[in-house]
Amino acid sequence: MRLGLCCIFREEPIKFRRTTAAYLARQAPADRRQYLADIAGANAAALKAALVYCRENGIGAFRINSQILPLKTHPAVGYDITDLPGHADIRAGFEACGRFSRRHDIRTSFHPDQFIVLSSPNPDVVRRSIADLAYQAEVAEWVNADVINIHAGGAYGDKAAALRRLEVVVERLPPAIRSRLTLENDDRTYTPRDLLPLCEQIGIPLVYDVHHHRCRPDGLSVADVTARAAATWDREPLFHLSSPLEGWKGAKPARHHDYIDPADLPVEWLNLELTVDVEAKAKELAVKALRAYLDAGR
DNA sequence: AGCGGTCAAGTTGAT
DNA sequence: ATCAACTTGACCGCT
Repeated sequence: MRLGLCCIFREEPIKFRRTTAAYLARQAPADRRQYLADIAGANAAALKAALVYCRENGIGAFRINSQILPLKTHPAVGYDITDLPGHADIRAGFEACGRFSRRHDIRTSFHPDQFIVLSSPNPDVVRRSIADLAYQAEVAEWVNADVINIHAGGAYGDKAAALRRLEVVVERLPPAIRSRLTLENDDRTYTPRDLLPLCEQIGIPLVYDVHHHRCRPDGLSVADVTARAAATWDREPLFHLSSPLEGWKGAKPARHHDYIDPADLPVEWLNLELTVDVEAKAKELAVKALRAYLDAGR
């Protein structure tokens, strides 16, 4: 089982830079481009450092923050990579990450945030979402990321209709997005039971988040969803795991704990060829702790 | 140098 | 009707 680290580090001094639209808007255009170029270059270097850390610590996957090129598609201060001074070097930095990822078999992925909604009845929301996915797909090409994982979005009072809209949009996506796109069950709206039929029908892999499934049960067992979700993948499946902050009987079980309680790791996942992204607030420490637990148990 | 308010976006559900 | 929760810090203006 390959364990994955999500986006950031708790103790290791590897940081990704960001900025704000308000700040950028105040800068003269040339200053703005240079500032963004500095951030992009720094983030390429940070990604390389993250991948090296993963390799040296037995971490087999890394999720890349969707702000790796901050505000890339912002309506007022968005930019093309070729607008940035030194853009060839910036791109080369990301491509070096891609070669490292291939050579050392560190799987990388993207998880666009909640604003990316392909099922929205608002065409402008969908259009802007696709623009953001296109940016992440471009970086994914550079860095050898095989997954861009999103949620199914809102229900708008009619889940079936929303999923039909989603299907239409997905089928029209450009190949760089479509070939990487995956769907994940969430903890309030779309369960595995809702998503599996669509995933099976049009060939979108399901990222099975067992914590969300436990927060929002749908009558399917962990064993059933594990098998059906794994079958939606034409490559190594990617699943998500976390533990509840205050236990399963706490007020808000959806909130994530610092670490993974090994009891939350489904026994059905053991001995599968699988990537498990560890969604735990102690980040690399939690991944290493779970790794140690698994290695000790063999 | 350190502190704290603020940060693009959508949707749901708790208050 | 409003607002926190999603991810969670990092940034930037101010002292």
